[in-house]
Amino acid sequence: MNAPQPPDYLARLNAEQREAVETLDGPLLVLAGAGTGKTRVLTTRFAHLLKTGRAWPGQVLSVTFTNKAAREMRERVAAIIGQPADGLWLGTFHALCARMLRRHAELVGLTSSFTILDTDDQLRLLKQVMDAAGVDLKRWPAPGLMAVIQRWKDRGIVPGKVTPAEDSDYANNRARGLYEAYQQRLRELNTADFGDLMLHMVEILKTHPEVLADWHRRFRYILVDEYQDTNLVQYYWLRLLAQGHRNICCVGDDDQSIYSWRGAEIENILRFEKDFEGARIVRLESNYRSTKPILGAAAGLIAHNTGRLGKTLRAGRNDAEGDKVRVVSLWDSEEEARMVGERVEQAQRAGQNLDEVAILVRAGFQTRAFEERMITLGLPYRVVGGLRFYERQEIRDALAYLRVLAQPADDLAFERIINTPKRGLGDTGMKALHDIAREQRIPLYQAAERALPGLRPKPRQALGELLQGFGRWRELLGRDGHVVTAATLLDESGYTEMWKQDKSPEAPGRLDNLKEFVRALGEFENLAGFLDHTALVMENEENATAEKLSMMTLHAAKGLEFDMVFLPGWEEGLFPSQRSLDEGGEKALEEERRLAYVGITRGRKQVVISCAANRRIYGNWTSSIPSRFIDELPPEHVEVVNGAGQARQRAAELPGMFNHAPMMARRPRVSESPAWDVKERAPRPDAMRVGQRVFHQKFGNGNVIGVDDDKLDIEFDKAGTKRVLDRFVEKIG
DNA sequence: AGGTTAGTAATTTTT
DNA sequence: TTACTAACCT
Repeated sequence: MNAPQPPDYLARLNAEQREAVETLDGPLLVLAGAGTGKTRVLTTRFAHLLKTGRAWPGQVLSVTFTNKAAREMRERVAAIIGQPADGLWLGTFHALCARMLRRHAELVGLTSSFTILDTDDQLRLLKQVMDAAGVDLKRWPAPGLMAVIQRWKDRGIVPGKVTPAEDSDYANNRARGLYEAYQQRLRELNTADFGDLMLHMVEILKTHPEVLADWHRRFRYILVDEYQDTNLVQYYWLRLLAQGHRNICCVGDDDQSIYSWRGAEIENILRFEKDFEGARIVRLESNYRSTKPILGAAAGLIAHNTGRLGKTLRAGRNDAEGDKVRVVSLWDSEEEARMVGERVEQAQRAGQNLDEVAILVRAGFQTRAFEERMITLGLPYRVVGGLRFYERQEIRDALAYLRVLAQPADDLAFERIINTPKRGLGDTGMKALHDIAREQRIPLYQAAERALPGLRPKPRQALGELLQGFGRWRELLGRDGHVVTAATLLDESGYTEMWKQDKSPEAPGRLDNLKEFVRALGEFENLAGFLDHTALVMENEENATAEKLSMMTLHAAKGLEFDMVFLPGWEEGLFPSQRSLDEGGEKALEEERRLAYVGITRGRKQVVISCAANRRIYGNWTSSIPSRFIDELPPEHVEVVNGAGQARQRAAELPGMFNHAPMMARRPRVSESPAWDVKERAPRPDAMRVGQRVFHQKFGNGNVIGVDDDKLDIEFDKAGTKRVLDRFVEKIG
């Protein structure tokens, strides 16, 4: 029966990975430490299910958290099974739920063509609901209630299940009522927000046994990635679906759970054995990514957490010896930025590829200081996780136009574009439309049609043209297709003209984005397909060509790896974040520590942790002490370096040097930072005059059109007009 | 209606 | 420091 030789794809696995792949039946939890080949196990397991004849591709449900993970898995599965991976139930929780919900929408009061709301629309809708209920939006800001509602949805709580105690003291115990009204409005608009996709499906599976049985028949095996990040409603969904065959395999790492503030329940993974009776646990502990000192430092740090499932990373490579993790203490944040820049340059001179270098920070604003430094040094960088393509204003506007085209009753979209570009419709005009819509119970679009004769001349004219336009464009859509229609619509509505008239430096870029938007439309069969895609896959498609170093938050870095990793800002208050600690106490501290663990384990060869004694926060200088996490690093894997580059003996000595650091250093001693005080690359040019031709590292060539002390207004050839400091530009020509 | 100015708040964000 | 919002003026 058993083949004497294991198939090729199994032979490449180590013993623990193989166990995780070959344990096919019954519940299985794979505890996969950082860099232990998690994705490989998941995809190989998928392939193994098919090759052993246990399931057809369509009978395996594979769930991930991100579109990126889903895409990668799809590609790798396709490569292994040697055919395009079409017709798979492989995707994010939300995408899979949306797909399922289209089949059962009527069971929760929607139609199968429901639309999916993004965060922006959610908030606007909630604001309207609150406004209608007479809530004082200044006293009770809508984002606060949005968060409360989302947490309820994360826990699978429908309005009727909110207990009085849980009604929170938000807006005098009106949260529950507002939640109910919000859900009602969503149904009226035939839309679902992200949370609803999960919530509705769980409700359906819970209350309709025949539907559940149907899905049981379909899915024989379930694979789940990043299980430590699941929230309660996702857990309920998985548990319901797994009741059928009990073949559920969850892969995750409790030490990398860093999204509790988004509703993720680390308890889900800790409880796995209890939840799924007879579950087996396989630990992947051989790390193929990092050197021994890096693994040792990470292990020593995470050992300070309690309530772990427990797991020890071993170096899985033969060449795992390497440099110790370096801890560098500096006088201030500017010196810290210089130190990082200097070390990056050093590494680059030694042949290091910049794509393999990353600066990982606790909070997004921290990248700024490093960006400025990199510009000065002329080191190319990219900031990962900025605003994504579909989150840009002009793209969201264009999208709103198309949504109105596809579904005129989409009030939120219509409201977004009705006065963009300006059509002379202000608050009073909008209020009139809303009144009509509410009284006659019709969508805003129809309300606008009816209100037209009664409007003042200017809006009457402009709005009339818009409504007529939609009539034309709808015809065009049937005749010439969605791409041509979109281009025509954006032109005739005056939307592109609006940006052409705009003199701000961003305008040309926005026009480019709009062109890209129309081009992206062409990749879809029809408009509906495109709209669904954009709602669920809000991604930024960066054409990563040139070699650049990366900057991003620690959260964004999860799942990535780099040769060289910088972890700046390890100071009490900043990391661990004071705000987290205030909100979540000891649990939050442990999550911050996991975040630190994630950071360290991103590094393959070199990790440089740093802290500054003085830092400018919101404009004024504040002094701080090194993070407790620095003390928690095991000394044998760490080399402590002070700003001057002299190695110290032990990490424990480090805090001492800050004990008497002067408070509130208004002007830190920039000139007294010997080792890292590298020469300025772009010395202050003398006598910059209007008309001077200059070069800027980031924005390219341009002409000076204004001078204000050391600040220059420059009209760049490509990047528009910007105000920059003179030391960032060089005279040319 | 729309632009300007003053005041205030300020993590992390896979969908 | 910056970025966003709310009141205020034209």
